[in-house]
Amino acid sequence: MGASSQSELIELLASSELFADLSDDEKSNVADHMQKRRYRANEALFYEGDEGSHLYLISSGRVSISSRSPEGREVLVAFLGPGEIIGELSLLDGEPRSAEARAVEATEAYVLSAAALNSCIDRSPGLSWALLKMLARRLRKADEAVADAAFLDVAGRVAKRLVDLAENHGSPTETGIRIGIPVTQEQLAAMVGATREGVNRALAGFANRGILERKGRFYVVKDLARLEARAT
Amino acid sequence: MGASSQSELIELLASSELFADLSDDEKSNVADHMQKRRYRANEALFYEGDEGSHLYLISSGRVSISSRSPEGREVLVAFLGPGEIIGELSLLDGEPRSAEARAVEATEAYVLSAAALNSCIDRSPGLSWALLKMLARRLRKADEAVADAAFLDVAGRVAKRLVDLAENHGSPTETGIRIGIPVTQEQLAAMVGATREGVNRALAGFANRGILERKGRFYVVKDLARLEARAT
DNA sequence: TGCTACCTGTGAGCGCACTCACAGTACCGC
DNA sequence: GCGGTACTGTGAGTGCGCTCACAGGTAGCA
Repeated sequence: MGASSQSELIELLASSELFADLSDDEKSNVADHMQKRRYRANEALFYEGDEGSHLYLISSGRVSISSRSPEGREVLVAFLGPGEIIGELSLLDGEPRSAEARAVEATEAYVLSAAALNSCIDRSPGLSWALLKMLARRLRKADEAVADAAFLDVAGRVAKRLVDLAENHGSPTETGIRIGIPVTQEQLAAMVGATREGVNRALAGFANRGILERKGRFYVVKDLARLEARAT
Repeated sequence: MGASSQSELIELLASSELFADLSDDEKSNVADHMQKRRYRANEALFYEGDEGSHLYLISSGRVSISSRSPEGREVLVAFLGPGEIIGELSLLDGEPRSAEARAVEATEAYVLSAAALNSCIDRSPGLSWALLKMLARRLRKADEAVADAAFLDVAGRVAKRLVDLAENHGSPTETGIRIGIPVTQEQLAAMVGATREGVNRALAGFANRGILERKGRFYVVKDLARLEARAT
């Protein structure tokens, strides 16, 4: 591994939620155990049921985490980008992959083996602390999603998801917050547990109340406050 | 704290998921930082929105974790008994309580402060490992629940919850697996995100297919395999 | 032994969101 | 530019699960 890609990786570690707070020594120790992999658009990183032996840190591109029903319907559990971590659960509890990870566009990721992660954890107490915080945050979100599924109607869940996307992948423009990743209504439907048609009608409702605007496959949130109000 | 209650606590730690694998020294170190508290039936341990400063280890009794919608409807996130842990999330990420904990019957619990937990984690690397495993397991379950809410109908979700209860709180009898905790249909409804009436109809369906039997407020699963099949 | 409170059981009606079907629109490759 | 493919938009019909309403049980207590 050349020096330039090494320093690129250190920078990536610094920008990630999980590794950001490690010392420089700890970071370069982690970096020494990582290997770069490339994935084409639509290529799978792993499948549901696989033995989970590695953790992935996305360097560039986007990855979707999804789980499939027996009839083939799909739930999009998450939508991840650069600096985010995939596949840590199986490393922690030894269970097989509970969902499938797939690159939605050309993607580069660094992988870390279970053994390497364990040795990094032993060596860097800060790492297990960061992992605990990350899991705690995600567990909260998951519990909230369960409650939302029970309490909110389709439009409410769509609104909530749009707020989430705007906060995590949005950039402000003069007309509103532009969500920086392309999303199809099919994908939105899989995220909120609804049908594509239902999502379409919810979006149409927001659009002609002036809350939202569609620009190709990108959406612009024009009134975040009203969108949030609809998601309560 | 007397020697007898101390050894009772050590035994409780040994039977808990989180502290079981600690060494004897580590266990007694943890035990030294815990205080016993008593709660009457229906008394709250904490409320949603509270500052979360303690972790609770249930010694006897039952505690429900629930979250409330703006309109007052309720989701039962979990139903916990002796040896189980409550309230660790707020200690890890510093956020306020995301749900309310309430004793459903007279309950005793040992509490551990955030500061004490942190010092225990620093002193016992095995503890942070156990925490990671526990959070990983719960995160999997939560993600699965999100998918279930999207894919399964009310009867399917009820079936799944009954299987869960049978596995975690059931004891085998000659007629089937008896669920050892009393549950009202209202509570079941809050667990699966449905109405009491809907749950009742699902249960009635199981009963007259011979899969389930009601004995007062206790249920007996007579055909676990068919119940599991209904929950797919 | 009844009174009371809470739980279970069930019918009727209604509405949200699903399915099905198809038209309109943007994007991509040749 | 033209054709194909994928995505968006929308109407009509249907059904699951909700609400409302009330009857029947059951357990605790005076």
